[in-house]
Amino acid sequence: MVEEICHICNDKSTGKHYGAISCDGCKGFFRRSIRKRYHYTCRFEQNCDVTRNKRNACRACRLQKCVKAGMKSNAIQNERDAIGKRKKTPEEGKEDLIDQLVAAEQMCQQLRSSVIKNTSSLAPYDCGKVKWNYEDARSATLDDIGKSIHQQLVLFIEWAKSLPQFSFLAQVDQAALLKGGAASIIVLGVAYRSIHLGMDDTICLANDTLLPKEHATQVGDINHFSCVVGRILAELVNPMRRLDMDLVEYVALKAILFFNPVVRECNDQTSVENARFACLRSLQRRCTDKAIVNQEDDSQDCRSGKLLLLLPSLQAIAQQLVEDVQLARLFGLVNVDSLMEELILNDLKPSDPQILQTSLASPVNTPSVKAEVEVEE
Amino acid sequence: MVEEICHICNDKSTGKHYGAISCDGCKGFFRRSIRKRYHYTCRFEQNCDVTRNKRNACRACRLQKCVKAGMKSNAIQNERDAIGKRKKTPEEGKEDLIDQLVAAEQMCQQLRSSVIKNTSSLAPYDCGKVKWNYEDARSATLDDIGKSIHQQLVLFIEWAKSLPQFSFLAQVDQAALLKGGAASIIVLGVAYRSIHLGMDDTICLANDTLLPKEHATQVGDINHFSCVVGRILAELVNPMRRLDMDLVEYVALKAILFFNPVVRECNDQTSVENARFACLRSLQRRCTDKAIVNQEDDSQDCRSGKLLLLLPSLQAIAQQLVEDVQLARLFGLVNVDSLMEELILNDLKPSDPQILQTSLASPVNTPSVKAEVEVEE
DNA sequence: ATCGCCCGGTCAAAGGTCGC
DNA sequence: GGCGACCTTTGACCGGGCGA
Repeated sequence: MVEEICHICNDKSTGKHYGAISCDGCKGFFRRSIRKRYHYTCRFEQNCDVTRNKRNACRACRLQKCVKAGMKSNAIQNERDAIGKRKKTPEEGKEDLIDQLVAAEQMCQQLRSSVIKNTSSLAPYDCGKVKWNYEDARSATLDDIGKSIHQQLVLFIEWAKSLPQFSFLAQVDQAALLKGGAASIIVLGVAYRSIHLGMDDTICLANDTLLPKEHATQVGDINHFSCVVGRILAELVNPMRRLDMDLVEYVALKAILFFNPVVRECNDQTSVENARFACLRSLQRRCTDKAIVNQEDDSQDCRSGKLLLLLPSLQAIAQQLVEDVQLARLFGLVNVDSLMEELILNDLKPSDPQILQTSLASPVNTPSVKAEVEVEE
Repeated sequence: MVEEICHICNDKSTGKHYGAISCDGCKGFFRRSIRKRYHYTCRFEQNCDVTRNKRNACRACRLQKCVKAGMKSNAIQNERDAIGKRKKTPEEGKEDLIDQLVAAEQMCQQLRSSVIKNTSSLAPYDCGKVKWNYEDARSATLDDIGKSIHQQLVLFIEWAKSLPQFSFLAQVDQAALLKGGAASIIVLGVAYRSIHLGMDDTICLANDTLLPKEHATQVGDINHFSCVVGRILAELVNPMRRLDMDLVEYVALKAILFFNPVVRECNDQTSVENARFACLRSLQRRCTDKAIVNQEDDSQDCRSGKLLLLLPSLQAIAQQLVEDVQLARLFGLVNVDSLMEELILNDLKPSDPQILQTSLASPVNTPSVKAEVEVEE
């Protein structure tokens, strides 16, 4: 058994250090002294007391007593590599990114409330010829679908503008990202919102109206929509629920999706890629941390991978949605405003970039109501 | 006789450890590093001295030198019980999984060679009315495109059948996975094969014919194909090259893609999901190991995430390819055989499951030549 | 059987961290 | 800027399984 008393200062010892039974204080003192080649001089008689309370009074005598107690300077090793931090503080830059994304999301949530109020008080937005027959007052009409898509587009642009990584890009690249990501990000938003509904067969649109799967089936001509709703539920909402996806993961996934470096017409791929990977790193970090907190939970394993694997389905569903809208427009079932045309149905024709430019130019948090409700013809 | 000197730090060695003559220190260091998935960063120039006295100064360089000296991370065994008994570990299964996937891939590669020989010696496979005008003898004709898709489908089924996780499924689920994954997996294969071409604007089809991007543009009527080729290059081949994706990562990604639990008509989602997550775990494991071995390479960071982020693009391209083929068939530009119709153009009509069932029933490694070259009408 | 060899694990004593 | 309570990493030293 190791002795309990430090042979240098009589403090409680923590074992043998450098050849002498000693406390952590004397251990550290000896190491620092040897490492830095300190030369101490006693201002008294070289016989100062070195005890727990007085040991810091005379360094010369303390060091001398260390040697007398048996400490060997050759037991001091060379400096080693830096070790893991004790307190979790080095991730400030990365935490900032997550915080920033969460803030952007909350800003948009607030804006959404006001937009819903605004647009519903304005003249009705004519979205097409076919009307849903609905029983429940909260159920979505075809009109609601068009409205909610439009609103989501406006909010999507505001969201993007609030991200520094986005606003540093050239305007052509900004437009490219917006066009490339609009459909997917709207679908992602609908799916995430629908998680909290608790209904297995209903999605929740951006203006808080509900769209049940069977409901969508009833309209024969555009039963494709039903298919999209069903896929959103089966391929996104359900897996998200099972993963118990949280807000942080949602915003990270959204940003990763948005900063797509291989989107068409993107010039500065490097910047976009860097933004994407920064988000990816944050997401992975966050998932690892979560896994450490609740160990026994099996769903935490490979969590970031599972989240990323939602994206292929999302991509496919968004693409199908775009086609359905195109088809619906072809048959005259829906009217399509300029914003929708520009962002969702990215036709190959050199579209008039006016709408987008106006939206991009206006300051954050204040989307022009004009653009917001503007309708073609 | 064993050498006396540690090949990493020149200390006295205690024998061979993990593949390299080394001391106990380097042995322990390597084991701890691999086990705990540590990721070190050199604070200097990646060329620190690793000698007896300085070996603890830079863990990044020490680990790198361990690898250079021949230490293999797969020599690190599984954790044992404190008692010292070797316990049956789930880890073994994981390594097996990767090996199994690689084996399945190699089996298909061999099969491909024989299939190419077989089909080219058979009567020409009429693929449509329009012929490519090509200068280079090795360039692909439209005929080649049809042929290669067909071949890939045959191999795809054989590949799937060779996977135990697949063969344990009910036949309806097997059919669902095959239908849901065919297009994506063919595109993934084309992209991966094209990495090694070294040409920036050309993809390599399954029968080893080449298809340059501009080449595809020349045919006006189906210039959509050119678009698909361009997207494969920009969104898949190029990123894959930059990541320096290897075979193991390719097969893991392919299996993850294939075991899609949210594919249509899939009943036993749980089994499919388990298979997917097993592959995902293996991929992540493998990426972490790779990151440990080459530290200085920045591309290793978040590697599994970067690989998974190829999948949304892949999904979109595959979907576009399907639409192009549908369109081309509509205009009578290509003939579509039963297999292609069933797997690629998954029409909603209850298709005759004969072809698929025949293929699924025949033993592995011996696809019936009949099915292989069968053409409609 | 018994002897190296090379896996595994352990823990005293090195190291480093960071609020005070 | 040193001190020292508190934490991490190191590596010498074991035990065990396996092939010769």
